[in-house]
Amino acid sequence: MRSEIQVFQDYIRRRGLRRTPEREQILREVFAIHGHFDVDGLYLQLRAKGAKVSKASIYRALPLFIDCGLIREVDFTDGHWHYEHIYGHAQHHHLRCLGCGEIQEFQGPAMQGLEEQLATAYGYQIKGHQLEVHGYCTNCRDAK
Amino acid sequence: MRSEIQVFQDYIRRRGLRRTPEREQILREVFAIHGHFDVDGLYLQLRAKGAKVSKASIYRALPLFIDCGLIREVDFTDGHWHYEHIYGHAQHHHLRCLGCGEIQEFQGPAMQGLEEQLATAYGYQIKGHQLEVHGYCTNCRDAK
DNA sequence: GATATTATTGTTATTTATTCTCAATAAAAA
DNA sequence: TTTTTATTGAGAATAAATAACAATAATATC
Repeated sequence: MRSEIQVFQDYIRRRGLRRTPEREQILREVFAIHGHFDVDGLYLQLRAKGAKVSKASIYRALPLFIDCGLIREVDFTDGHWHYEHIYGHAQHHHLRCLGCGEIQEFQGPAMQGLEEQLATAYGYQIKGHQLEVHGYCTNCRDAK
Repeated sequence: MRSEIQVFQDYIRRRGLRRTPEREQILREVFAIHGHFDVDGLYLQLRAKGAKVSKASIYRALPLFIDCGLIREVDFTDGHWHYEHIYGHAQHHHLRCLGCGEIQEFQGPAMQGLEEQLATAYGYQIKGHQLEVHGYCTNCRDAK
């Protein structure tokens, strides 16, 4: 399987964009994190490692990673976006607690069939999907 | 079937909150709109009808409507939330174009079974779910 | 390899959705 | 009728994300 970097470089070349060390550092850091991340955390971690990338560059890089299928948006909670990498990961969905924000990942219904149906029915080129179930975890339910 | 207003008043009483004309006006307007809406549009429509409610009150009311199951968040695009009312509407999902933002509603896999499985497996009290498939519509695909 | 072109970067300013503050008001309880 | 306190509106504050712009550096061209 091709590495994230390779996938990204291919995408860069295909789109006529430029290969820069900043983008590569950001991408490496994204894949060094396991689990969900947000712009601020990513920025702090890069800084902690001595990387000199600005937040602006992160904001500019993430849409590219999304567009080439390396990461996806998970949810918009706490007033900002959270992301996860999906390249090389098994498909899964999220169960989110509305109280404490805890997220459980679960395997669930496969969506390939649905995506194909929608593609033909509506003439769409499908890029992905998002299934989130939400409610209150045991603790938060009791706390209410 | 109980009206939206009744559902809301029950909720208000149960939670020990107060019944106010502002909340009622906002709720009426929400259900007068068919289709998706956002805070700004809702505010303008209320104003256009001479209602004197502030945006702050809308921001305060929507979470209550969500909590009692009358509306739900649809997506966070264009930098703000979009909502829809769900009380009295058939369950459905969304197919969203990443280019122009068009949204197609589609009937799809029922989620009750899944919700129950998750409730028992993780000890959650499930409040709802969200399935969105996204990609590019015919027009936007060609435009690229 | 040197030069020209232009995408990308970092800094800073800007935008804008949402939340917060607080005094005034009014709904419900006593 | 009086008291209590949740709610409101206005405006200030917050913060995520975007835009502007000059400086830099990646790629193409010679």
